[in-house]
Amino acid sequence: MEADTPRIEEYLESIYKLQQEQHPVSTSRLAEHLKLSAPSVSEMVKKLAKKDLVKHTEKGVCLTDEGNKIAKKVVRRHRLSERLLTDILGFKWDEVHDEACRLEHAISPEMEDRIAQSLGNPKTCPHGHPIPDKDGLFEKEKVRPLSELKANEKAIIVNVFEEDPKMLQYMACLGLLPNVCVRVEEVAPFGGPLIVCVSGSRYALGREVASKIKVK
Amino acid sequence: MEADTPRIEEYLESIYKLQQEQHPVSTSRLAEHLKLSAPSVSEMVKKLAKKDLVKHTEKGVCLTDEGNKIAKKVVRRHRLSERLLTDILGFKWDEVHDEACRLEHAISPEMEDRIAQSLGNPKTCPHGHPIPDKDGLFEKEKVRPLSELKANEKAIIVNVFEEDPKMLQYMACLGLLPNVCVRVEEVAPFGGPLIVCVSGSRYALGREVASKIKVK
DNA sequence: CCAATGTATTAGGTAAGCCTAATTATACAA
DNA sequence: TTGTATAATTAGGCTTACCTAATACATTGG
Ligand SMILES: [Mn+2]
Ligand SMILES: [Mn+2]
Ligand SMILES: [Mn+2]
Ligand SMILES: [Mn+2]
Repeated sequence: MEADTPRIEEYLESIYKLQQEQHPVSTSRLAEHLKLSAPSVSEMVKKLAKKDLVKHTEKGVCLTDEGNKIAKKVVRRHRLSERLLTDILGFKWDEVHDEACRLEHAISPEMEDRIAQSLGNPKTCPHGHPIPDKDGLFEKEKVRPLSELKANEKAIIVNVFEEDPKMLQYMACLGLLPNVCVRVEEVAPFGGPLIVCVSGSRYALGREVASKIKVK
Repeated sequence: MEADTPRIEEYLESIYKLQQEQHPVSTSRLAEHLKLSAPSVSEMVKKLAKKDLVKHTEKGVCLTDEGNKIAKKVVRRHRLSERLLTDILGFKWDEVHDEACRLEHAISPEMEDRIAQSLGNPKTCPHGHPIPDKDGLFEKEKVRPLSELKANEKAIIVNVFEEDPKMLQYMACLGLLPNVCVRVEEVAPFGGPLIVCVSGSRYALGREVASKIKVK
């Protein structure tokens, strides 16, 4: 029932991540995320469906239990790889996503265990996203985008969008990191910026960036 | 001039290693080492020749300068990966070859640098083989197989054959590790065993094993 | 010198993953 | 309702990297 290629892993991982924002995932969204043509994705989705890894309805693509299980394994390897890269090899958090995206397909279950063990079974990746345990379990926190906070609300950053290195650099530069407390001073109208207070400093933050930061 | 796939890397790596024992490498030997059919290898060798990565003569296959350069890069990544696995993640030396064989194709130049740096630029892999530096340079020692020693000769183990986990376990068990001093007490005739002395203990060692241990 | 053996290549084929161009289905606004 | 935009699929092709079966080439013992 296994028989996974790296590409299948990559598709399942993408579907898993996109599901968090938009439940049945559209093929076009998936194609965009994977940087592939729509027909390529269409075709592969058909294969995944035949292998019972996804269910393909009119509304879009959903992972089956089996597909979800594999996706979470890949996500675990991805996030453990990121931790290895930052915590042990000294990479910065904006440099690890692409590297991890290759490593995740080259890592054996034994290596996965060793990394987890060497790092003391970390609960999250450097960007604050949960690392599923061996059984695919993790604590999921109720979060909302920083961009939805009202003036004078205070919150703690849980995680940030990890796929844009430039944005990660910018956020690190402002101290917008997981577990950091932010206070919104002011929300400019008409989709304007948020004035936020982070560890003593005050910044004007565009909505685009603010929406990529999840807080609790 | 680059344009390498993981498979091309793997072929070049194999040719590089086989060259050390048998200079122009035969396609059949290459096929055996890569665990592929002879025609598959024949065909790929043709492609490598077209890319000027190998020279294919009647006697066999040789790496060109370009092919050699790439092969050494792969070997560097392989051996650094092994060191990462043993020194940082706690693997035993018999567990790392296959893992490294996958990692070597997934590691970026940046990660290669970081591993080397984190480990203090190691000169050899856990099995004693040299790790080429960024320019492909390394010190090559004049070695001979332990099986060629005469009675009462003493020597230091430089490296051991790394691709047979069972044999590696056996050697580790007897303390036959790189940098260890061995003395041959006796050489049984007719291809019989060697009686060797290692750190106070005496063992009878088959020729097969002894030939896979290189000493100086 | 010839048969037997071993080595290498040709011929023909498959599967995975991708692509572009063309077509069809859906949606929704005028 | 009908035209236009968006989303999805079909059709047809390509490349990479593998395979088996058959054939060609080389070596060598009898
Ligand atoms: Mn990935
Ligand atoms: Mn991450
Ligand atoms: Mn390899
Ligand atoms: Mn080694």
